[in-house]
Amino acid sequence: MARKTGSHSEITGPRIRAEAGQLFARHGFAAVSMRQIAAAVGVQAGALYLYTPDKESLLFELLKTHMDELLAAWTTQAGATTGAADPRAQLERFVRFHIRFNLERAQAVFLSYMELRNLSPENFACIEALRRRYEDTLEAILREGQAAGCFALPDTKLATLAIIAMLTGVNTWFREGGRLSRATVEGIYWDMVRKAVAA
Amino acid sequence: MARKTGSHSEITGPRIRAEAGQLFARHGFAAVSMRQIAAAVGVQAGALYLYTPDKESLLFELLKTHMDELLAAWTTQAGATTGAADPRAQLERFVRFHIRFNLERAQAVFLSYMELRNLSPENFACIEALRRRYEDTLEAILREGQAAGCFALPDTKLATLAIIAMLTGVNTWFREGGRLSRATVEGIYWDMVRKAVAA
DNA sequence: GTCTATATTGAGATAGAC
DNA sequence: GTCTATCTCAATATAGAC
Repeated sequence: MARKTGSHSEITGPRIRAEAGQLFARHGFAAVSMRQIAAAVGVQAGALYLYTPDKESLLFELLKTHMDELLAAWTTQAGATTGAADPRAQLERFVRFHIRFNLERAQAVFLSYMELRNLSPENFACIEALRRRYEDTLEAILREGQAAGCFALPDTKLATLAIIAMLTGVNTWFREGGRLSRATVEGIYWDMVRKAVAA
Repeated sequence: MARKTGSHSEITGPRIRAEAGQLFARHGFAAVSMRQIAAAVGVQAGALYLYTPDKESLLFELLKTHMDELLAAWTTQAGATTGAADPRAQLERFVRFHIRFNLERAQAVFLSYMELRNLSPENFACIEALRRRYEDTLEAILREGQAAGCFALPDTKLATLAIIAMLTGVNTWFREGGRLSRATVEGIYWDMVRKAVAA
């Protein structure tokens, strides 16, 4: 009883986002056509517009969802130990979390820093604000550590950006099944960060 | 005696590359049309094809020139002191060179890691090989330092990638006339790198 | 909810006049 | 060396049948 037309709204919506994400990551937002996305999903181009008002909204949804999940995951992870916890332990937790989470969502991470400029100004500002909030959580840890005397940093804001750039860089070279496991990589990067911020 | 048609091949060629570079950096390669480039230069779209066989070659020339100049500049910079020099001094030289050079050529650096996927496989491989050669010069410094006992790194290759990612990250936030001068930024990053690799 | 068909726009690239 | 004009193709998005 296979039929080509029918109701699949709960399936088609997520599939469109999944295929669009893959294609955007592979070829770049501007280089991917709505026809390509439709073909990957297995529907006609016109059908996409039942699920998204336009191409850009498709990209925005992917980035927004990713940033929301990133912040939620970190809040959960950090929640147990905020406040009184040792800044060094908090920093280690952040380093390991960032690497682990970003490797799990490599595609969304890639889109989040490659395709930002394809958003409208308002949507761009929205994503930027979320990214900034995430950075601020690391900056807060570094400040606490400096106040407690266990970190020594020439410039806290720059250290924040430097650490995040360094950690996010893992995504550009890490390949599953390569020379190093994820846990090993976490350990190696934590070692370098630990020394870089040490008093 | 202003005339609209005439011979300007020595001027028009470089101007096309300059305007294309600006537009590619601002909007992304795929989002920029040949007509836009022509309009920025002040010629008709058809005239561009006197200077480039196609759009992709325009991008490739920009990236190739940048990588060649990067390697040449570093060779010059490092040339005076290779071999016997102190690895710590070599590393400091590299850190400061990388930040300074990348800030001077921010546009080309941006293109080099945002638009690589728009190259044909052969052209992509060419740029990748040059990037790899540049990375290898840093890796060699780190290896010498470890052999000499002044650096202690859990993994030399990862440290290479981590340091380059961290340094290149400066380009994402640095703005001329901001809170910090280039020289100050160099110093701050060198301080963090120095500690991260310390024995 | 999905289809076919199409309106509209603009892309990359080329031909040939000047 | 640059121009105008054009070929060919594909893009986003919409309309209306089923």
